Amino acid sequence: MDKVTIMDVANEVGVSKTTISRYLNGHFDRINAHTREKIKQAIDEMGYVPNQQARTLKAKHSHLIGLVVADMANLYSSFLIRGIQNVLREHDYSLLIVDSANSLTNEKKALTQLMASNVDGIILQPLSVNSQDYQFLVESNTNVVLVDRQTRPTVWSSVTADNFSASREMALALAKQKYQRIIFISLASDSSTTHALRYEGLQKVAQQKSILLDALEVTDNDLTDLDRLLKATPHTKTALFAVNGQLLIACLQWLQEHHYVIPNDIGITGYDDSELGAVLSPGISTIDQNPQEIGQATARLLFEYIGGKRGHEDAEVASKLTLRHSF
Amino acid sequence: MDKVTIMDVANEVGVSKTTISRYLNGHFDRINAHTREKIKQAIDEMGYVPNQQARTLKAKHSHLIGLVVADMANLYSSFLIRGIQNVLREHDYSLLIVDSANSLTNEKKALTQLMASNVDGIILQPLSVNSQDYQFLVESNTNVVLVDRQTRPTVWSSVTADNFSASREMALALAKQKYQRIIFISLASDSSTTHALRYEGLQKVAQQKSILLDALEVTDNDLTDLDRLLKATPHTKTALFAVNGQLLIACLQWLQEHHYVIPNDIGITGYDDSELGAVLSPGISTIDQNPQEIGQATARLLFEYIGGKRGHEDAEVASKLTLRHSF
DNA sequence: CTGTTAGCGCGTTCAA
DNA sequence: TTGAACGCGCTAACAG
Repeated sequence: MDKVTIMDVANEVGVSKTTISRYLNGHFDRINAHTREKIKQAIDEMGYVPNQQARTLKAKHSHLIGLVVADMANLYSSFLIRGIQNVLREHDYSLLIVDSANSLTNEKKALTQLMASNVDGIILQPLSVNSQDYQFLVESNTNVVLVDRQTRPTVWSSVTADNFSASREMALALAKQKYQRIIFISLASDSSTTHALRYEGLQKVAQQKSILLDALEVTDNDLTDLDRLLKATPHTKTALFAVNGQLLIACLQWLQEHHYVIPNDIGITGYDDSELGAVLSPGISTIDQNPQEIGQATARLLFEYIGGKRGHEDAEVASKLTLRHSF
Repeated sequence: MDKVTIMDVANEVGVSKTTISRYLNGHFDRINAHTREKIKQAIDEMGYVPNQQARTLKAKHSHLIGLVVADMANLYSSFLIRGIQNVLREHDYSLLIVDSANSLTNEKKALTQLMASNVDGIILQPLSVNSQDYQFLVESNTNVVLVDRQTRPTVWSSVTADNFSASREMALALAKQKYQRIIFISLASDSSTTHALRYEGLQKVAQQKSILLDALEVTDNDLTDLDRLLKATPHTKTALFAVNGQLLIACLQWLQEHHYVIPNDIGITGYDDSELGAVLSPGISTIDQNPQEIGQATARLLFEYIGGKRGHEDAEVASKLTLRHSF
């Protein structure tokens, strides 16, 4: 059952393959309406589908977009992908996905691989903050849009959540409840701009309202240090702020094990990827980044780049704050 | 900054492109050790990466695997992808992913698209139980392995969770706790073999132990019918069994809103994708499918197919039951 | 409106 | 051990 080629169709209809090619690429003004109809029929009957790689070889686009996510085992990635696909579908593009799994080696390999596949553009959730680590990508002249995180100094457009302002909003809500102290909990391994911005959002409010702001850097979700931190200032109304969904869960578990009652003994809030906040009792006040919309915005931006050569742009997608009863 | 081609490397080294090609494909026995070294250096210096599509055009493999997932917005998909990528990495393959988003139209389009991209194999989480719906795929002679679900009648190998036995195990645990009634909660829209097998797992135990087994089919996570069902038999020790993570969450929320206390008033268990069971209080007893391992097993099976032409096989990956305190 | 011709980058006979 | 020449399936001048 050999694949049917453009030549087969041409023979069937009795024209040259050029005509078929014109049909495929929508140059209808250069084809007789009658032959056009015959071509359409032949294609349907024979089940002909043009060979993508042969097309790419000639034309300068592959109809392929590459995506490199930092950590696939994550609902954020899922929704991001779904968002991207939503707009790729409209443009008839396919998505090549690679999981760098938080390894720089993997990431570099992934990027090279994507370039070798002649992708028309790359969406990258970068592992490094340092633009120099992507020098080879810059030189290759590939269309790149960063997502979720940025690199320094600025070289590519990016789409991120409104990390600073969303965190500030949440801090404001905390302030309104007379919290005197916020413990910002993040991963020691993570030096992304994203997490820095979230911290700064809190910081801004903390300064204005004279709230104590501590930062706890954690490895492997190990929260043992939290105990000491909490006991150091026993009579201070304290809230935890988890910088991502994974840590939020870890905190919740830790609090439960240590018999803290939320929100009586301690307040908690943070970023949530899995809509956990709604299920848990008491409802947890959380920030939802809207990854699906981020994905869509990123893909759109990339297409504008590929198409009309649009200038640099750092877009922010609004997060959704849901206030429940965890503080 | 034009891409460097095999010709450029050939000129640099001062040999013909044939020799370079031989080097690329590992035919070292046909190259002088000296020129071989020179080629290696030139490639490194020039940063040459062979053009994938040009390669594919000639050779009969694209080093591309296609994946069609039923619903991307799901942790199951994430882990599945991660598992698949783990083994693709070893084989130097790329992954083309499409989200059929529970739409048969999308799925068909996705499959066609993948075939047009000359993927060497397809991993499909099928939306339809009916093999006839994939007739075009069968005819195309593509290497296909089904994942998570099967189609009838059997045409392709598959890798799924051990739905029947895991559900049976859980039912056994329920029986041990003297539950008199189990309500199986599933989506009305879902007619997959997967869910059927889970039901049958429960059924087996229900018959042996004279437990009442009801099935509640739900639309849009709307559980209003559950109320009536529960009130019909007030003094029967009842447990809910949610067929997937989404429904488990929905049930949990519903119970909370209706002030049921777990496990005193009612027991609950089911399939969980998001490791929710551990965080919620009281810990929920759940079944975890191990999607990452399923992904790995699927990819391996596919490669065995592509390579040595292995026979039909329906593999099952063991799920993990975690008993906590929800019944 | 249509066909002829010449590659895109690479792999592969067939000769040397 | 190496190279010349052809073709994979398709697109894009350039003629007609």
